[in-house]
Amino acid sequence: MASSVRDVAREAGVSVGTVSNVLNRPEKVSPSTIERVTAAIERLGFVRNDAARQLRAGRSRTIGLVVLDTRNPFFTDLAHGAQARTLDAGFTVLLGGSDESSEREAALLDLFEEHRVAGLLISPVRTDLSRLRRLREAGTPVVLVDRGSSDLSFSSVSVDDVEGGRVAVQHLIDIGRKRIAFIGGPLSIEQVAQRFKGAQTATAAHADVALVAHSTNALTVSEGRRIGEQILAVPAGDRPDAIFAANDLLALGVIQALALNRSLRIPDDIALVGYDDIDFASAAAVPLTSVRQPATEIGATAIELLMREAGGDHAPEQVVFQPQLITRFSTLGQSAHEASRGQPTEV
Amino acid sequence: MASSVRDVAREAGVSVGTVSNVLNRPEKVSPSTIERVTAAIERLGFVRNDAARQLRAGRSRTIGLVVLDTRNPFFTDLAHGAQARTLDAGFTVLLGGSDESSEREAALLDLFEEHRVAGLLISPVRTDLSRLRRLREAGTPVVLVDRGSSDLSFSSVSVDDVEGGRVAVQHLIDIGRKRIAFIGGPLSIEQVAQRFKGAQTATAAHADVALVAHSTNALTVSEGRRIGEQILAVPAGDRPDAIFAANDLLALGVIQALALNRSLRIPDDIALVGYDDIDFASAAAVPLTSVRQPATEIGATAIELLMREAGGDHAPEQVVFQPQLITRFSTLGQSAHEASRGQPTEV
DNA sequence: TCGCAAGAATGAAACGATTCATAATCGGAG
DNA sequence: CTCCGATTATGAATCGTTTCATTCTTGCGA
Repeated sequence: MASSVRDVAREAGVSVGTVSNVLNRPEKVSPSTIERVTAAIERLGFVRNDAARQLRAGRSRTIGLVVLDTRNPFFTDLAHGAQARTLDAGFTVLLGGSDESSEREAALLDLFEEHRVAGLLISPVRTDLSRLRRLREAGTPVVLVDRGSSDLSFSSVSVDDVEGGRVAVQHLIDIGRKRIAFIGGPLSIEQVAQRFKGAQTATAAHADVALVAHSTNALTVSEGRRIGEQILAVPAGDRPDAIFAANDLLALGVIQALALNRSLRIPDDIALVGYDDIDFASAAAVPLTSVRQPATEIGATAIELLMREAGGDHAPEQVVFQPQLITRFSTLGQSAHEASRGQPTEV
Repeated sequence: MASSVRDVAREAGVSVGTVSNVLNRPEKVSPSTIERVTAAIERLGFVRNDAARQLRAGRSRTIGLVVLDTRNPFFTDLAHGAQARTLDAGFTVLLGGSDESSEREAALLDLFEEHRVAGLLISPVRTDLSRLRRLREAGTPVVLVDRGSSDLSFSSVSVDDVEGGRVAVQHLIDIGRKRIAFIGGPLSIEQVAQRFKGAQTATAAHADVALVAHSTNALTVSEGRRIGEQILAVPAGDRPDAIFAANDLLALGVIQALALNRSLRIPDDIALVGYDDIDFASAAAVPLTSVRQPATEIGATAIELLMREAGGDHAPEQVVFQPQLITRFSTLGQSAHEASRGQPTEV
């Protein structure tokens, strides 16, 4: 049923080489021949077989992207940015979610490796990068996304998560909170660890401020809800007066849980800061103060670094964006609607 | 750098055929040979070349999924369902977003066709299905998702959108609204047209209820915001007293826009119903009444139909799920927190 | 008319895994 | 000790595209 260049060649009365040239270097072929071949292609409904093409080329025209969670709008936006930046170059982005599981991540890498992807963008689950190192040595350019490369051995596009954690918690301290809960996990995820470290940095300078970590199994709405319920179960006097969630999904889950107790108010009783500033944060039941990361730009930049890496044997390059605290009702309450004080405020 | 079966064969002192057998039918190979080959593979870091494998096989082990918007959580969930259902079968889902553009959709189909995908799941932009028909005739099973096949010529998994539109608007009528605005578009998208049709059905029986359609260019938050602002600009007396948005993203945009006018209240002045019941609907600034579709299940079922279609030459099969109205604050106001009246209510 | 350079077209070889008809090997029955 | 069937292993052929060293055409100047 499916026709090949050979069929097209026969139909057009030319050689297979010529058909290939029409497809790939039309400037090498005379106009009349091009037309004849094009007509034959049309008539036969010929469609290039990508597998054969790749086999010959040795590499695919696909770039693998492994993220922690394909349902998290932050990563969706990141993927969108990568995709867009990739279109013109004629590449395709193959997206996979590791669901924060090392096994799933390994399976995706297997898949991408068998696919001979032209490059790999990854937000790794574990800190161990040996497999990525091997991959790169085998000739596949690798760029870490949303995550720095501590030893600078990889190119990476990230946001300063320590700083992000710091400004989030500093903000909570600024509005007078003393008993701060950090929720997020597992800590094996670099981003989570860094944000927590930033939180510690901020509290370190204040002897009267306590920071307690609640570990989650994943960065999802339902985990947020779970921890939220746990916090609700604590006697009112012992509850934290502020929560810093490692991402917005967790924070939204917390909002949902806290809404169950109608006498508890955000931010009066508990202030809340999220992370990522996904689109839904500003439209949340309680508009969420959050640390914004430029998701789309991260994706686009990662592709750029990848291309550069694929070009020559560049030294790895680190791009670090600065996070930006967006304050809203969940920490400022009514005053969120008033003029901002140097910090960006959005309603 | 990359090694082939030939290298492995040499290293293990066997023939290429045997290596292939170890990989694909180990039961045909003696244990000792398996071990020798496995060791060689390990030593060489051999990774199967998928392109070569596919070339020989004629088809890839990939299933293409084309959705309208990769950033819409509804489709993300749908993709997740498909992915999950596909894993065991050893297939991969390749996800692409058409962004509601026919050109982009065509480009994705080109890509998938060159890839010789094993099957195609698609939520088409246009009503014209001729290309899909051709694709199927060429041997690629096709299943429509989130969209019925009016002439029953394709297998499809959908939700009864007419009914969904009807219950949404009936609910608005039940709570006493008379001037209802439908927002959504373009109408060339089947789902949107169906939901509107359902809305008309509901209003038809009530002479005193008016239905006005506001056409959007896309089903996104920003388009929702735009229409919301338009509605705000209308003199208070002429404004609709209810809005039915064709999806939740639009509805969230409307909420954001209406929030600009602090004297206008949801649902008192304008009630609002969305569609899809994405996770964020319940956590929205105004918890959103919405028509729920079982996104994950749709994806999973679509894969099942696809497999069946790929098996024998089945007659096309239509699976239609029933939508479910979830009522929340955006239509019921305070009473949303009270006991439900037969209709599912969630807070 | 001949020779020649530039332009166009050719087709065999190569990419790497899989298949399958054929060959080798082995163990046990007679 | 042979022979036979069953179990394993072999390797050439194949999938479809691209590449590239060759060959074939042209048109034109000498």
